[in-house]
Amino acid sequence: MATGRTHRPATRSRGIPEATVARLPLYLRALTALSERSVPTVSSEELAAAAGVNSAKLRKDFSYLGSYGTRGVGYDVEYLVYQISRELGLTQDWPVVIVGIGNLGAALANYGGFASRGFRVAALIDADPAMAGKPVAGIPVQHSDDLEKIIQDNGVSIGVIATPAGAAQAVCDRLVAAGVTSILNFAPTVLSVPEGVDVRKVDLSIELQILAFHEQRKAGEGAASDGGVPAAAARSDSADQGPDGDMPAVMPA
Amino acid sequence: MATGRTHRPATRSRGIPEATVARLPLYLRALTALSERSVPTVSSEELAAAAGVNSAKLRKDFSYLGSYGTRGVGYDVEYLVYQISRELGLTQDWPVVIVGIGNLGAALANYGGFASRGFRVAALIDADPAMAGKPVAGIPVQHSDDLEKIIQDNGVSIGVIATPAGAAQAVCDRLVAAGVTSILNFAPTVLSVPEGVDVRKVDLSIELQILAFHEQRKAGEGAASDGGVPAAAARSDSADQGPDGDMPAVMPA
DNA sequence: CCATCTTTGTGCACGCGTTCACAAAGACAT
DNA sequence: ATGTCTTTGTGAACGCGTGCACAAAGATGG
Repeated sequence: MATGRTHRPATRSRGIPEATVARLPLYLRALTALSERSVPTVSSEELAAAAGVNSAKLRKDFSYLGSYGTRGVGYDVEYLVYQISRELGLTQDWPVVIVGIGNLGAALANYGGFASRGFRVAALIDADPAMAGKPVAGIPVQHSDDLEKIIQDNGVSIGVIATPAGAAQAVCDRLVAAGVTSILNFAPTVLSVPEGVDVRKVDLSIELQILAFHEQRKAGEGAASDGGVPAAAARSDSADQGPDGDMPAVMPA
Repeated sequence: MATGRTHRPATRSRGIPEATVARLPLYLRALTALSERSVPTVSSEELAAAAGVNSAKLRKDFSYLGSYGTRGVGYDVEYLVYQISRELGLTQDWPVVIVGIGNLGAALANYGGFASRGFRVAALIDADPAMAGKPVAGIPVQHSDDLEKIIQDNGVSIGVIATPAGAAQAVCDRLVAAGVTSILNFAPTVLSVPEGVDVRKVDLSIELQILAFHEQRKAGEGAASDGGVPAAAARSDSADQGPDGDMPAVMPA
């Protein structure tokens, strides 16, 4: 449920629906876990449960990739891990730069989940001269004056913006001018980018506000007797994974 | 573009579509900026541009809240700020606990965007005894042994999970048992929760993987002549704000 | 008071995504 | 080989969300 993607018109990248692409990493994570336990095959039912989705949806998702299952048996875990990784482009190395090494930027730099998926933190960039040279997560922070050179020297095409809102658009413009074509934006601003550049936004404040909306709704429901759901008809299984699966967020306005 | 919300069945909370709810914080942010500049009214066109959405969509969104505009003039900024705040439940105070004070948890605790929207960090909780008492962002970290008491004493209904993946489900279960009904999950796991509890997931790894997919596609398009889109038909305006607004993310698998 | 101009609010059509339900395909046992 | 049983892959229906395009509403000027 991320916060914010603004739907792209009709991208349907190469036939694979955007909604499916967004779920592939989920399947990949579940499959990786199975792989580590040396499980050879899974049924769509099992895998769907592990990924927290509907089994029919999962099968349809996989059908966009091709017919990788065996009827009566299920899917070969290793093979599927490979196919999804390849489809997502994770079989290659993606150098990433993080701009804005404040609390969040530092947390992202320290975040261990990059390397495990083909992402490599190529550089940390900050506008504060006092930060320059200071190592964060073992990587020395570089000054933003050198942004263009860093991007080009490392062949970076993915940038992460973790600056204050006021600086985000300027940083974005420079990243794009230097050749970055995919941006993950943690700053609470709407970024303007030219055609061909992808932006994904993560906005904590928005996520919290959405939760507050539903929270308020639940509270009001109990008070006013409007025939709402009994409240505690707890079902044992998972299901209900938040409204919309669509949008993520970090950092408020 | 968040990562993951798993759509809720048919929630349509009180008639307001989920997609609209997800955009209200966006409008609110833009309106707040206008309010600070003492702008009295805005047209749907202007506000839509500021929020990065279609003006027809914005008008339709507002129509779910009621008719707050004046034809020929536009919307009253202050009034709209109030109405949206009220609708989102931001006129009340929301105590929030953050569980897992690692790099990310600390970054969240330091994050200034909470207070500005009615969210208050009521407590920081960590399982490491060495952290107990240590102040982070001016708030002393408390040990997770006291989790239930902290939740109840502060009347907390919203919890943020920033623990490692392995601990997330257990923490989630304890939060829910203690009375939390909304969870913002930064751990790369699918959480199982009973009916009535909302979960929103923020997963950095997933966001990056989605970007990588599109990045790979762009790269392959230029190389292999598969009749793809011309690639550089650059349009000058913004638009394209990432695929699928649905999902946000932080922390990989 | 009437005409004109601006901007809202919405009816309608379209497309994507989800889900159901089932036929086809293959494994496995006999 | 044949039959049974499991599980995939997908056709079809449905619902939500989006965007167009326009009528209604109100402001503004004469």
